[in-house]
Amino acid sequence: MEPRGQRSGRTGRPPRLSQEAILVAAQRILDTEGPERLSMRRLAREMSSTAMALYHHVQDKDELLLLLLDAHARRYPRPVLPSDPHTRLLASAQVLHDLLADCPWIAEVLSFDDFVSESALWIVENIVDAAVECGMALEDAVYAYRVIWHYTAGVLAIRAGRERVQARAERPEHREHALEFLDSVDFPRLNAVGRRWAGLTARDDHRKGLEAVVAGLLEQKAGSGAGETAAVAGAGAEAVRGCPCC
Amino acid sequence: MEPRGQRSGRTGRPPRLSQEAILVAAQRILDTEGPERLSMRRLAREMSSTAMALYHHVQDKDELLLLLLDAHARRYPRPVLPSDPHTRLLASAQVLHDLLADCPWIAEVLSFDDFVSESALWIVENIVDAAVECGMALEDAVYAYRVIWHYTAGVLAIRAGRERVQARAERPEHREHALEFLDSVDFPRLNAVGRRWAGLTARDDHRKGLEAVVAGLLEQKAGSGAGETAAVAGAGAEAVRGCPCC
DNA sequence: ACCTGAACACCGTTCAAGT
DNA sequence: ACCTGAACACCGTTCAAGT
Repeated sequence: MEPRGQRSGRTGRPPRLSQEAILVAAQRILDTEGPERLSMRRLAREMSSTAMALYHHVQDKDELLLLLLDAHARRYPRPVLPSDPHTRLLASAQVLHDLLADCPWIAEVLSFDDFVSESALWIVENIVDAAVECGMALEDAVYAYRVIWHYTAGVLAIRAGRERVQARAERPEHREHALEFLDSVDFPRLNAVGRRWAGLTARDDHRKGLEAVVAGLLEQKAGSGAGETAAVAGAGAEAVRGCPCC
Repeated sequence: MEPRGQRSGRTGRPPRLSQEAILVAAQRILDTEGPERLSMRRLAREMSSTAMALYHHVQDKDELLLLLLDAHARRYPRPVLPSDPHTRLLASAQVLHDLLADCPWIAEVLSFDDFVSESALWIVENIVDAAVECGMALEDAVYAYRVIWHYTAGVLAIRAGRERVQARAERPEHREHALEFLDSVDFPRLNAVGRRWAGLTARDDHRKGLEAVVAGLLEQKAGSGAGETAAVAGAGAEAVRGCPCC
């Protein structure tokens, strides 16, 4: 909890490094050279120190990444969220995405925990709360949060994966080949899609899907009377539930 | 496309290694020692060869992982899918998940492409086709696939992340601490959830969320008349769309 | 208490040489 | 054509020693 840098006893040599300074230097490497270049050794070099000195201020690399995430979340401006529950559910889920979208190294740290980071817990609280105010039971609201989190994590992980590949090899022919390949394959729907697939790889993928996910979650809560969900556990033979309000 | 192992010219030394054999050995390491132990050097040792010999049969480690995924998809039994479009949409999305759930190393290879792997394209085709038969425009159907894929990827990535942490450190106190922490924090909803959070981390997370996602996607298509989605691009101030059929 | 240097046990990949 | 050995440029982390 309390950074080891600031002690009160003032014995021994004064520290040259501090967790604060380490996080700043790490963030600088992240920004200028990308997440794949951030290593304990590289970071130590950045600070004109040795890799081992870092271990006096962070437990290991994983903790470093977690601290980095937490610091980012702490810096992130807390927006005023709408009061209408449905809109707030959407808006807070969007904030979750936007906050994490700035952390391309997030994929390396995905789900040490289900709640992203202590400094981002207010977002989780908002999502769960909004879901409850939308009429969901607390358990369902928590589940809704997790579905939203999974969707968001998927968007982020795939985006990070793509950026990783693009960063390492500057070859757009890769993508070219992939699209020509879609034409050559023997699946009518995919052939029809063909090159149009490329246009769909926009950076703001996330939003429309999020709306659908939220809408589906809200619809589901309306149709959950008895233990229906238990009945639809099989892979391919469950009934189609109609719209619950007609 | 064609494996380099089988040539026709029969010149030079007969090959000791083959792509086939490499994939088998790699899969063995994956199964017995886990994905974090699969390295080119470890694999070479498994085959009583050198790391460099492998590079005559695969381009690099990424290609190896992709080939592994493809081989798995090829082996995977092709289930009979229901004919009802909604049910088929759900069932084929479930197959996508189930197929990939067996590949814990999938997170390392996430989204080299948007379509998972050539041998799994029939699943993508089925999802898109079912979505179209549900009444969606082709573009929307492709987008629906991508939302489903993102959700699925998130579930898998987070599951992989958790397994990675658990494998490396056999300390359940980590999770214990995380849950006590939920009690101590100052967010009413999260306090109320408290320890019940743990019960939600089941392996079959995926299903109920998938149903919600699919329901939401189908609902969205019903409500997409003009360019409504463009209007709701802002972060927190869009209108709540009512149920489209009432 | 804080930091260093050397070492351990690894990585993926390139390159020149062998058969 | 297929494979080897040595080398390059890295990793995260431990441990004993220094100030």
